[in-house]
Amino acid sequence: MTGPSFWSQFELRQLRCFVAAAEELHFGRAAARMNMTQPPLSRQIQLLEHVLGVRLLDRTSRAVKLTPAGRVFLLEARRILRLTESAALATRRIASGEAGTITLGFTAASGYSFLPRLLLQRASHAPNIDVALKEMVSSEQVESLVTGRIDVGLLRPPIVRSEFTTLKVAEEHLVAALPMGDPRLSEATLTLKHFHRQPLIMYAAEGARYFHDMLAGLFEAEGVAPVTIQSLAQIHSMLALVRAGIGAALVPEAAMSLHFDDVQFRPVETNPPAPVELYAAWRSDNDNPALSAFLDLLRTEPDPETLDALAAEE
Amino acid sequence: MTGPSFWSQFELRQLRCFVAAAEELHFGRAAARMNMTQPPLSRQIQLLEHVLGVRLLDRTSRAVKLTPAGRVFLLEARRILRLTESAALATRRIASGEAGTITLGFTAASGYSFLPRLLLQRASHAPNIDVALKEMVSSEQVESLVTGRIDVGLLRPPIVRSEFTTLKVAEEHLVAALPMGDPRLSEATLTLKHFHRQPLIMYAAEGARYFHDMLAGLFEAEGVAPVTIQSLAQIHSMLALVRAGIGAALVPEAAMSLHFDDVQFRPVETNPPAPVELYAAWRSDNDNPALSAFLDLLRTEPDPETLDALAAEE
DNA sequence: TCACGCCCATCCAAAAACCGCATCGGTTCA
DNA sequence: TGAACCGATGCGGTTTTTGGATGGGCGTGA
Repeated sequence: MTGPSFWSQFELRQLRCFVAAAEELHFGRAAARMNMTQPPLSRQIQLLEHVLGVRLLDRTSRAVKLTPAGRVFLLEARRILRLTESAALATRRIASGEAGTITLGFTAASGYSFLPRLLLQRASHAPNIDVALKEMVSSEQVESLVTGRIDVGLLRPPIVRSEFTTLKVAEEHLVAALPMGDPRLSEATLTLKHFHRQPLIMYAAEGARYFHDMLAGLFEAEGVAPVTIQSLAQIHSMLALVRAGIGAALVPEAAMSLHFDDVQFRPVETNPPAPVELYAAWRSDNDNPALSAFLDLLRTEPDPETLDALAAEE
Repeated sequence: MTGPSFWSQFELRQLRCFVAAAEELHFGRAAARMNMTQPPLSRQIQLLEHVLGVRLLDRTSRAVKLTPAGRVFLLEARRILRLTESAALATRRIASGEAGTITLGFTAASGYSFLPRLLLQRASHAPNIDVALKEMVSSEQVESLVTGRIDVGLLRPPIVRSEFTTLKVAEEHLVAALPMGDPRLSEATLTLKHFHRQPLIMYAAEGARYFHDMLAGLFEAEGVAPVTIQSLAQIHSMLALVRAGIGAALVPEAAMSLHFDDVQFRPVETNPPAPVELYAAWRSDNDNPALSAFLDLLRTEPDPETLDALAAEE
């Protein structure tokens, strides 16, 4: 005895019945198309009409016709049903990882060479994965990974958090950036000794800790003592100072793509070789379904075509 | 023993439950908002997830969170629900006659004066009624009314079909259209006698039967015999011939708004007075819900503002 | 004119789905 | 460690839906 329980809203099943009936203009055939018999289809349409308070189909025992209101509701119903299908599809694609968004943190330096290559690979191998980019230094990335503000970080070691999984994605050598006219430009290859008591643009301990510690360690090990003129965190700022003739700098190869006028580069040999490393890191429990597709991208060796495309942009 | 009966499609009820849960992030509160208890809400969401094959909410006993797929499905679900409401609203508006489309047939002559006034009235009194216009002569309108190609016709009598309802909507007097230099222009008012043995541009019997028969009757009654130079169905073509000095024409007042250069008008008195009549006609069984609102428009005396607006356009 | 066929509406019993209650299992917090 | 909280699950009762049978209106053809 709860009363007639009037819903103020219709159900999709009723829309499907109505669309079938409106298209067939015949309840029997419409019911067959819906895999049911005619009486329940009649009821569903009556229910729909009752909820709307509007007669949608004019039916005599001889013919079924759409009312004017039924004509516009047919258009709306079709649109709603189409939307439900595309919604289900889109959601399944997100869940399967075919499509989605990865929020990616990256250091300025990785943006010079590794990131463009990665994005080109994505365009050809996983076009439905959107990548939202956020530039930040390595320490910020670690924090953002913990809070979930980014899914993956491209950062410098060491990465100590146990809840992260990491992958080395690039390795490059140090090169010396020298101002035009620097006598060391006559050498094809330099060693650390060439920097003893020479002016050097150094990395700031905060904001570029990895490079700072690495260089400090290398100089210490070889007993070389450069003259630090200035400490900076941003590689492009360092190169600007080099161009001004203030001193030399040691930068990763990728920085060569910055094309500063009047700045020349020379390889630097260290003993043992000390490549600069770039890691990808992500929370092991990250549930973003697009993650695995994105990680596949990271693990893939660059295509020849991708490299060609990059070279063409130079 | 029909098996577990898997639908391949979800229902709106499930969407509403999901949206509530996704917004509250709490099944108990979401259930309260849906006016039910928590267990059935849980089931609806499980059902939805099962149909989609996608987990939408990550729920521990302590917290409920949207998965990435759930985030996009929430947007889609909200859009679908919004669409269902607007669809219901629009359909109800159509059915109530507040909104809708009336297909209107009209004769060329009625387009000169009555139709603009009608459309202005519509703009201020029934802005949600669209009027689709189709120009056609009276006989075509009768046929189109029968086949349903138009809802209402604006046409000339006589209208004999018994399945039509009619309404006289305008009445105007005949005026004489005379070329510049015509001696009759010296008179302020003309009578039919002024056309005896004078060149006259006449209406064609087919395409303008009403005017043709009416004028023929008037001349006959008064024993006046004009010289018919040419018969036409279109009033603007007749005026073009008048301007060319070929002869005079008798046209409804409304034609004065055509502004032909070198064509002057004079009132014409007949005995008894013979006003030109314009009728609206529609099928008595027309089920277009917008019809009654449109007929109200026809029955309404023109507003002062409407007439002002028309005058301003002159 | 009348009998037949077509077709949607209605009735009814059976089946399915849904709901609410009670309860379970896992987590958090004091 | 115990209490509180929260979502999942089992279960019986109720509502809703379904399909077959039937009714009744309306063309159609003999």
